Amino acid sequence: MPPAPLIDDIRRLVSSAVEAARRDGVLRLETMPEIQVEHPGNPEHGDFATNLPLRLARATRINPLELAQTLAEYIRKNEGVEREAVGSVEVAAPGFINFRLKDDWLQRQVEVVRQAGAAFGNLASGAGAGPDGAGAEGAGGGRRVMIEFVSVNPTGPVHVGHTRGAVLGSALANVLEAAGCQVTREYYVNDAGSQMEAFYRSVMARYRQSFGQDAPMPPNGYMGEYIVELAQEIADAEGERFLNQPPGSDAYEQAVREIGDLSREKMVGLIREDLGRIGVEFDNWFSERSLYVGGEYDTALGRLREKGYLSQREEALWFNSTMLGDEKDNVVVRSSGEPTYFASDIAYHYNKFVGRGYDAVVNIWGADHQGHVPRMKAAVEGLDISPERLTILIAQMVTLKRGSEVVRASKRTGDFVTLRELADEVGRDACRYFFLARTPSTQMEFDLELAKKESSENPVYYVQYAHARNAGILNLARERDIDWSGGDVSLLNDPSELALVRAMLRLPELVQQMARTLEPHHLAHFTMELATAFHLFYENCRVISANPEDADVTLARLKLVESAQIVFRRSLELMGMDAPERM
RNA sequence: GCGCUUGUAGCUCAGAGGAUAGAGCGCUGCCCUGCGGAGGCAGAGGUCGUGAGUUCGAAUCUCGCCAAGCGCGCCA
Repeated sequence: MPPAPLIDDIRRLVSSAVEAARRDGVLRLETMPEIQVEHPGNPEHGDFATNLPLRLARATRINPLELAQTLAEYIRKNEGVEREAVGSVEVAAPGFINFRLKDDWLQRQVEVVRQAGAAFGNLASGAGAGPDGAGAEGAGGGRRVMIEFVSVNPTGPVHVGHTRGAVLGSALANVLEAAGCQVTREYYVNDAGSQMEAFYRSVMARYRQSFGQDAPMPPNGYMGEYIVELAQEIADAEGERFLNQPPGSDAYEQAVREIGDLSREKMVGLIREDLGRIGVEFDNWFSERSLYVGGEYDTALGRLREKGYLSQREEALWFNSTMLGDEKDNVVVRSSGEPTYFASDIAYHYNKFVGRGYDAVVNIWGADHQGHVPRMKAAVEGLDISPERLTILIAQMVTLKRGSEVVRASKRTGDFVTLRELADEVGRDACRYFFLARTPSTQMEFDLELAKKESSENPVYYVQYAHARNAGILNLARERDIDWSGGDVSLLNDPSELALVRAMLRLPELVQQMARTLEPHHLAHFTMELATAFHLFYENCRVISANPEDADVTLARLKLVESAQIVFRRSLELMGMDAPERM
């Protein structure tokens, strides 16, 4: 069983001290306060600290310093398992309680990490894992969470802006799995609607043009060069069989359908392939059209109608989202009788929660969809599903630059930088790291020149180099037939050795935090800190020593290096990055 | 105009109401007789957009103002 986050033990220590103080009548409290435990920035303040006495001072009218003394005394008396990691418990003005970990306990964690192996960082399922507010408690097997992301219309390739959401979603899925959730990664294929219609007709026009016909592009046509290539491929494979139907005839419309199906399949295939280049994969590709075939569209809208959320106005059918707090109502069925994209989305979310029974759903949308969050939440609520169970993350815009020139991303003109180009230029790992190192809620600037120029000085290489160094040491030890399995970890007394262990032990806590807040970007910063701790250890502590007197220390340090490698691999894996043995 | 997001070092960005605000890049100066120098150490560089408020305590919470991006279709 991999170790649980240490910070939970510290919280338990504090809360049982509060309980004991209440039992003894020292502390008079109606309710148990929220206990905040943090990592002090200043190492002099120990490994963990709580400000609880300060927070309680007002309610209890006890001087916070005195309260801290009292609680610290209870904590010192605690003899439970959660106390075993903690050495000193000290009080600091104006009312903090500081905890310091025992050296020998830290040393023993090297063995704990080695035993946990690839499972290090995983959390027990059902232990409050997963997004906040997602309602259902995981019954034994962990909560079932769907994360739906990318979901680019298959009218063109994935570009840089989408890539940000792709990286975010795949890393988040990894994190949620580590936290004990059952995760489904899903891509929603918008294979219905007017955008697809324009796409189909664009391919048809290019197809006819490839045979020299003077076929006009449709009014909202897709002008990108990739459409020409796609049409050419179809022309090569299918020949002239779509060529001779007069426009407007039934046969022509049938040809558009068929050529549309072919080109959509090709496009989805390309999207899948491009995403695969940066390690983004899906468990399920969900078809929008299937919602209409399977009857879920009718069921979902029927449910809204029963509850009085739908009304017919100006020839169209409206969802009265203002009844549920939205700013304006939204059309679900046009006066033409065609359902809107929003109608599909309602049915889709009915399918996610009711049809497939997910406990929690995370959607990752681009900034251009942020205006749709309130109506989606309202729709879910209207379906009698707690809106808490739906989290919509907005990945903000990526503005592209080449040098100082801004590149506008527009599918219509075909003027955009694709995921493929990006991956070819900067590589999978740098691409992932670059996007992961930033919170998705801020707009970011992506300078392609800079990304290329920086690639050898990129933080990603700092982290991967640390791992490669690490692997180099272990490989050398194996070459020399050194067996370190009997190493004595109590010899690891150098401050840089203990600092490395401390850094390693942050991972479980980080996984827990990231799963709750759905913020995987902390991983990037964590790996930097881990790498810094490792490089410092490397600088200060010779691992494989030629001096026979150091033989025992060598074995102990090899154990430390081995456990550090486990943590490097695990965190790089969560980020979807490679952990290279050499560079 | 209204809504969402954002303003932190020269640049790109981290910072679960706490103690002296951090990292990478860039800049200055040091450190290899040995496991990979894609490394380590030290330094310069900040009125955390701005003005109020809440609090024992604010980069963090609330409000105003300024600035930027996005959104506000019977498009998706």
